[in-house]
Amino acid sequence: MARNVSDSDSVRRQNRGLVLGALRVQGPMSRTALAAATGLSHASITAITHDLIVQQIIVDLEPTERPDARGRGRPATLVGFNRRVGTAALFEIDVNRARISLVDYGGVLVDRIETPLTPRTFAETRPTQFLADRLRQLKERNPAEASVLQRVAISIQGILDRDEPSLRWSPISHIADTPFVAELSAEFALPVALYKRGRLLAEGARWLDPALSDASVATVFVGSTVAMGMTFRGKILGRGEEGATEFGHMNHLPNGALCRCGMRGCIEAYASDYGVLRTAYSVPETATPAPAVPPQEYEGMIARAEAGNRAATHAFNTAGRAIGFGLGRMMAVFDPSHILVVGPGARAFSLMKSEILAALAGTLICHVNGLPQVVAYRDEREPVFKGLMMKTLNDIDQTDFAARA
Amino acid sequence: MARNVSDSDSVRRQNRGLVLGALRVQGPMSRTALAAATGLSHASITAITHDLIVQQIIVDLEPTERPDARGRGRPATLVGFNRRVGTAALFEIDVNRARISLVDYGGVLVDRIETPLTPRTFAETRPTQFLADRLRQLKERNPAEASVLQRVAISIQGILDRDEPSLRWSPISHIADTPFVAELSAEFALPVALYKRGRLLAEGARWLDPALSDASVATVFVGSTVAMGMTFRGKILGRGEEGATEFGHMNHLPNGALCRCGMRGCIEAYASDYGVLRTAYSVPETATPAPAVPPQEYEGMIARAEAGNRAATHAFNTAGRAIGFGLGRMMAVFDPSHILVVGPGARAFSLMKSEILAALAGTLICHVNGLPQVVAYRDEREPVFKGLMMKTLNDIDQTDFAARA
DNA sequence: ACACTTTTTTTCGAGCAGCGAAATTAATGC
DNA sequence: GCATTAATTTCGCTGCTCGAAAAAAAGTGT
Repeated sequence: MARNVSDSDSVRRQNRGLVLGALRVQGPMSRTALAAATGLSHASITAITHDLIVQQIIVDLEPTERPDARGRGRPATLVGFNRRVGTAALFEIDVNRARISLVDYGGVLVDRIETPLTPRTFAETRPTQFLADRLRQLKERNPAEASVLQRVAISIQGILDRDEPSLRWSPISHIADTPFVAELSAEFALPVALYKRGRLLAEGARWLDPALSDASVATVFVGSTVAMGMTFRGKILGRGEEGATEFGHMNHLPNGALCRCGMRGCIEAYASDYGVLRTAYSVPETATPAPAVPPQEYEGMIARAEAGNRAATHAFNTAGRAIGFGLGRMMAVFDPSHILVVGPGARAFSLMKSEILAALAGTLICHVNGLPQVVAYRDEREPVFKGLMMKTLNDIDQTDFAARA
Repeated sequence: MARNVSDSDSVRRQNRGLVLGALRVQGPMSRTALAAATGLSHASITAITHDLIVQQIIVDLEPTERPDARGRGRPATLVGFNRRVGTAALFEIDVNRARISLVDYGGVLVDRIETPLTPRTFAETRPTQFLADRLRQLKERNPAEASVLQRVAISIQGILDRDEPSLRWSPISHIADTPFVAELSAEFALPVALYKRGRLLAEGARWLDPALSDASVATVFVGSTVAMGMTFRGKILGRGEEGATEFGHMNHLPNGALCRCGMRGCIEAYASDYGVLRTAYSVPETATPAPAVPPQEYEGMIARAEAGNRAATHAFNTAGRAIGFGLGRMMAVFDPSHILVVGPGARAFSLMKSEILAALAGTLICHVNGLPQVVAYRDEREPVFKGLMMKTLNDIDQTDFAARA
């Protein structure tokens, strides 16, 4: 049982990882800047960048003529990622849409395929085949990039297995418990990573706002589901490093409203789009939830609530209360300094905010430590995609490229 | 911004830490065994142990004549901690008792002072003075050990500040918001660590049962308070690495029973000793909680419930329900494979078990992943003390002694 | 033009890690 | 006494980082 022995090899890996990480976060920079960013000496930076350039992982960038920022002294030559050295295929599987994107090692989108989903899709086509078909198509359309494909990563909703990368349950019909990760990995002879969407939200929040990258943040997605990702002082947290919570299915009221998951009283059953509509239309709480809510119908309900419609206002208050109590209960275990609300529900944040804050105010932690900052991010600029891409590229950096050739 | 640079110094620190950690966990052993336990080569073990012996941190143990386990070949000389190289003072502050223990670097108890506490104690004596008096007394009684005192560590209940080691709130009267950590540290010129008791429970659980040291465990203390510590795959978790949860004050029922903390509906208000007695005696939920419950009264209630008394049974059912819903809600954020119940309430576990399991069964996570193992540890053999001591000694290992002289 | 200044980058030599292989040490067995 | 066995140390080697000095590549000034 040998673990964590440190030797000169692990030193190099660590420091190469530091260099790649700095480039990933801050973009191309000079060797001098790298020394400052990593804390390594100039001598070491020279050695490490030399190695990485020989291995074609990074390249010296051509000096772009920017006569404005020129001073005395030898001009810096920036180094940046060699975009051609690798690519990754990123699947985002949502309830009503699947999307696969091919990105290069520099984080530039190469190509993308989008497909609408229905609840029948994965009953009619095996998930493995559905995904493999699209991946094959993408590879055929981009042979150059496909030849250096390094990773497949998948974003999905649901509950992952504690130990292996497989899906135990999902709100997406007929996809859970099919071994698509293993099958894809075997078919394409590539590592396939599976991430819970909520976890990627947390990852994405870091890249959205640099101020949050060291903070403790809970990112709550409100829309057709309710999900959450957490970071503590910049590190992904929740159900372990694999980072996943089932916030949407935390119990709000025992024996309460029926949720899509089949349980009763989940937060999602009150706070998701279908929950809000059900409350607003006074549909019995035990009625089977609608399989999908058209975005415009949810938007319309927000508009009516903002116009003062009583039923609509009440529905959003109920939603806010569910979210607020959930957050308050979560805070007994983990108390973030910031809470972000993202997704379609962020548009309705002002309708839920007072209930959320009231529920938080009733918790001991908030009473003692004060309320966290609760803000909505409407313009989300695709935090899930960004999180999925950055996580995957960073993983290539640290796992594949930080190790010596 | 330079961080985490790896150089030969950090390599040595890491590997010295590995050696000390192996000795801490497995006790004295031969150099060959150390090589196997750490994964380092024999040559490195020789170098590292030589250094540590020169610095008097570890010593070659005299060969205890054990003719039974002798074989051929050169006999192994075991190395073990030099018990005289350092000592630590450990405070355990509970609602009705304070205890300070002096332990040596080998983990052997040297001396101990116990003092009963009342709700007035810290109103009459400043906390700093109370603690300093006892520490001074302990030092005077043990001058030899006191001369190598390295650390003071304190176990306490309540809510710690997010950033600095101070107490924001505590069920122990008149102790919160007094700067005793800083003052003690200044007066004795020593590092003073402050730990939440729940966190030490989690630490202690590791040392109680080696099988749990790599598992994901929630350790729930049930007694005059309700507290919880968590580990994920062997690592302490919850409100960050500082490891603390406020499980007892997670809301169970909005606007529910009055808790000692002043909030309403906390789990503690139903599941702690005073909560159980209040339910059993049909005292109104809004009545001010008793400041302290004599152990025998709680024991008596357990006996009555076990004898079939309806009111008593009902009270423990209510307590179990509160704990069960709380655990179920926690599992949306963090789902352990094992749940341990410790403390006086472990004696009543069988009275609460069915309600706990029923509540857990109603959660999506358990529905999908199965129920965690829920067991009670009656014979707790002082997990808090053990956790406090091991955490503190390990901290000395890694912080003070792993660094090169 | 040509020497000087400034800034970036590389080179060089020293110091310290850990490692594998070989040597040494200290017992037992015959 | 000598072979055997097992624990430990010694030796020679490689790899890493570092600080200091040198080299490179510009702009500046006369």
